[in-house]
Amino acid sequence: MSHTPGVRQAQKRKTRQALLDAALALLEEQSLSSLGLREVTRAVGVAPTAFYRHFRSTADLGVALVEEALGSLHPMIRTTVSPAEDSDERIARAVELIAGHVAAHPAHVRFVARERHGGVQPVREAIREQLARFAGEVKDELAEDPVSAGWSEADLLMLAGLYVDQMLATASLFLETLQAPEEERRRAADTATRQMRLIGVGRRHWLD
Amino acid sequence: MSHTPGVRQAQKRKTRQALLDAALALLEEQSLSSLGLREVTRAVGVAPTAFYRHFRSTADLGVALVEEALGSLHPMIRTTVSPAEDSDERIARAVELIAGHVAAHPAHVRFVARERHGGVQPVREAIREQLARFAGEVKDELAEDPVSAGWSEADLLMLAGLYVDQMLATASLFLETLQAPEEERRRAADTATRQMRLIGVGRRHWLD
DNA sequence: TGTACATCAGTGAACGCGCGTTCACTGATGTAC
DNA sequence: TGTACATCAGTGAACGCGCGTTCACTGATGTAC
Repeated sequence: MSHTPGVRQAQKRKTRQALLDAALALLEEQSLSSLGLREVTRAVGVAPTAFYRHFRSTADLGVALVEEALGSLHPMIRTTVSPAEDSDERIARAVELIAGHVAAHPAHVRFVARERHGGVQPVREAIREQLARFAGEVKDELAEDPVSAGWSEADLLMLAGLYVDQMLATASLFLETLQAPEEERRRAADTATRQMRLIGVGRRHWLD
Repeated sequence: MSHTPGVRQAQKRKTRQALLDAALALLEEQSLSSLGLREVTRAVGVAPTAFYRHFRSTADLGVALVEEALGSLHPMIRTTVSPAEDSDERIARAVELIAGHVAAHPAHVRFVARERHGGVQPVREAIREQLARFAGEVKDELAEDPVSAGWSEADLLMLAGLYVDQMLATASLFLETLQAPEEERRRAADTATRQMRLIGVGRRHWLD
């Protein structure tokens, strides 16, 4: 066993992940710009200096968290926006998918919502880039839809941006109602569904 | 002059405002949760202990900033959303009004966008309340419009929420492009205008 | 108007504390032969 | 397979620093008579 390569590397990855996890947990109740390196290492149980083996700074860690929170979401986008026979059904599917994601990864969603306009420039920039990628992907998916015949590139991107913002707003709304009674959560989902539908109605009549 | 009452009170108000102004300036580059009381008093030129004569904590100061940033905005909302003969003209007016406000009070807009999902609970709550008030006011204004005939209260509020979110998103977009070349700012305004129009189209065909 | 007392915004020293960062180190893991 | 050396993730002491909060204070402003 002593000559198996990668043991050291695996341990390093494990510590790095522990730092990311601890930071994400601490960020439930504060912003990245007030997160201390020592807080994070204390939560993990390593010396403060160990932090520097993995990240230059908490801002650097924040950029890694953006990748973790949004990087793996791109495949999901495609299926969410992809055309379906019934438009209302597609919307219901999308809203459920968002609700499920928020319930499964509340800390990641909170982090993105919080730091999107937060006080740490490189993190804001990383989120901006990921959201721009999402918008591009949504645009490509919208373009496939027959409803988009005759639409300009600019208008497709305009609508894609509206959808991405609306999805984020919906995720943020669901986050706030995570602990709320069933009744309130149902109402939130209902409102989000209708808002998506209204945008969809606008879309279908855009070229009238 | 020595017996004119209110001199002390006026001076106190002046110091309080100086603290608010200094804090707002410091918050351009960080979040409220990392803003230090000593930073603020240093910027103003008073002793750290003077802070406590005006605010319990930086969170308390943050709540005061919310009032300052959003409290005076309610009259503006009414005129922005109020019905007009030509819908496109009303939207153009609203977008210009937002652009003007962002240019005139960039720090306030940044503060609200940043702390809406920020790490300080009482401030988030204060912003949430103000935005809910806006949504209510927008709803009342929408209800006046003949286009809203046959709409349920819930749908009016759903649409009002969509408008408020969209206005905030637009303000935030304009903030990012404040320093950008004219060309980019024009494109941002154009996108925002079309997004508002698309929502307006959805609104007019909602009951089809 | 003048005097004696009360109020209170702002002061300045002091405190204990946790911060980010440096440095030389240790010892398990990895590599060359 | 065994040995000698290199690498490097994590350590622990030390540093100077700024933090939030306390406290008794000062002196201009305000009030009562």
